[in-house]
Amino acid sequence: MSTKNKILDAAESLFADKGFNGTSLREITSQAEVNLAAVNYHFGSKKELIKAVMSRYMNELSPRLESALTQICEKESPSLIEVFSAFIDPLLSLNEFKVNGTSNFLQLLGRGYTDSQGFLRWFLTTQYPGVIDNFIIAVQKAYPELSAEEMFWRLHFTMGTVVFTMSSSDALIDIAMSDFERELQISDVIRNVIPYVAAGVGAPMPVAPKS
Amino acid sequence: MSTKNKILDAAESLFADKGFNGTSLREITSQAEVNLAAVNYHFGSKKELIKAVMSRYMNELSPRLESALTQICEKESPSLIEVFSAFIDPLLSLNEFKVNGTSNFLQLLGRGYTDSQGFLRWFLTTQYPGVIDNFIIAVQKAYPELSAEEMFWRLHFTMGTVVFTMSSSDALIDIAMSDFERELQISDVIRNVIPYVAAGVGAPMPVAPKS
DNA sequence: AAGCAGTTTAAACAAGCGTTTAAAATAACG
DNA sequence: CGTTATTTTAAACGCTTGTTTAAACTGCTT
Repeated sequence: MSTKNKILDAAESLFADKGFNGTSLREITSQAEVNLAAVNYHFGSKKELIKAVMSRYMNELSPRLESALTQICEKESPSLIEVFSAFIDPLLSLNEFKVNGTSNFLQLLGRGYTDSQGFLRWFLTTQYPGVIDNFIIAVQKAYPELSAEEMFWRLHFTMGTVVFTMSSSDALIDIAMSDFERELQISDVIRNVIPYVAAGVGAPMPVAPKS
Repeated sequence: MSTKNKILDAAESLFADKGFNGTSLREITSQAEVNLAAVNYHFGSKKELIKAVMSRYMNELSPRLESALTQICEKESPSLIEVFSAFIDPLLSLNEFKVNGTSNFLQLLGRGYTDSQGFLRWFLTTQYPGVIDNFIIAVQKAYPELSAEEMFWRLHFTMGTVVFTMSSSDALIDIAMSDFERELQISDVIRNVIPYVAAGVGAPMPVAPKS
């Protein structure tokens, strides 16, 4: 395994656990068993390392996600459940690409939205605009009556639900397993969250109260 | 204004903006125009300062929230919309208690859940258990068919939606105002999120797929 | 074998962090 | 007024951070 990949792997799991700001380069290089200076040699800076960690996932995920959503759009009248279910297979495919792939990626996504004052949000929306565009088109096709403004808010709510849930999924799964005494995996959480967000996005348009 | 309160005010707005870990004591004392050592003199440590900032809000909010939820529970068959709407007045009352009260508090709540590895989650659930208990009872009364396990997940999804949305509410409001060319406030976001979470929690029980 | 590009290494750098100290300033009380 | 208490202050503490440096080492080509 190359030094570069050892760093990426260590950084990924530590970032997911403790956040970007909460993880030092010394922790990363120590867990990766490489020299401290290797990060700046191979990546230039910590910020570039963060981008590299995210890119490794996004380059794998983004084409699968785009094609799955495009496929949904070709249907006559897709349901919201179908739209959101389009995420399942691409996300779970990350588990084959890397151990703990789904979990780590979604945790990282959550970190990126709250750490570092939205620089990762900028990174994703500018580097991978196709995903969010396709997603909006699919939702529009499934629920054409939804106004642009309601759509805006509900998609952000959905993002919040998923990102927050997955960033603490390990803890939630532990609690749920001991409370309800049955085996649970990340895929069960995904299956649970889909009816929730689909119903949320599909909620009837409220009667506008003039502010 | 006392030194203690100057520190609390400065810490509050900086914590909301940049997170707990992302804000240094030097930034706080500089904005508060007090000496650096004043934090450790009046609060003992940075961790205690964080608790003090949160307590100032929770002591104001918690009794109002509990009584609003209790009131809902007394109804014959409350709707989920009613349950979630019970949060509006207590939350908006924070704006009279302090300028930007709602916004800052909900942002802080979001920070606390992602920063600092859940120490604030511990703080809230142990120090203010009445709020979450009353909330669960109200939801149970509004949707008795919901199984305990579904309830568990959907309440966490809801927590994620609200906390995540509010922690980035300023950025979202800015985007929405420029995109849709109209004035928006934090209260509009709250009014928007309620139909979403109510529909999410109220989603029909899925037909259990044996894992 | 010599030279060279690519990589790794230990050491140091300046800057920022939370916290502590002891002296100076202020307030409170007999 | 004089004497305690309380609060504020400047300075330093030890430690961690991301980054840089220059020397050592590696594997490959000529």
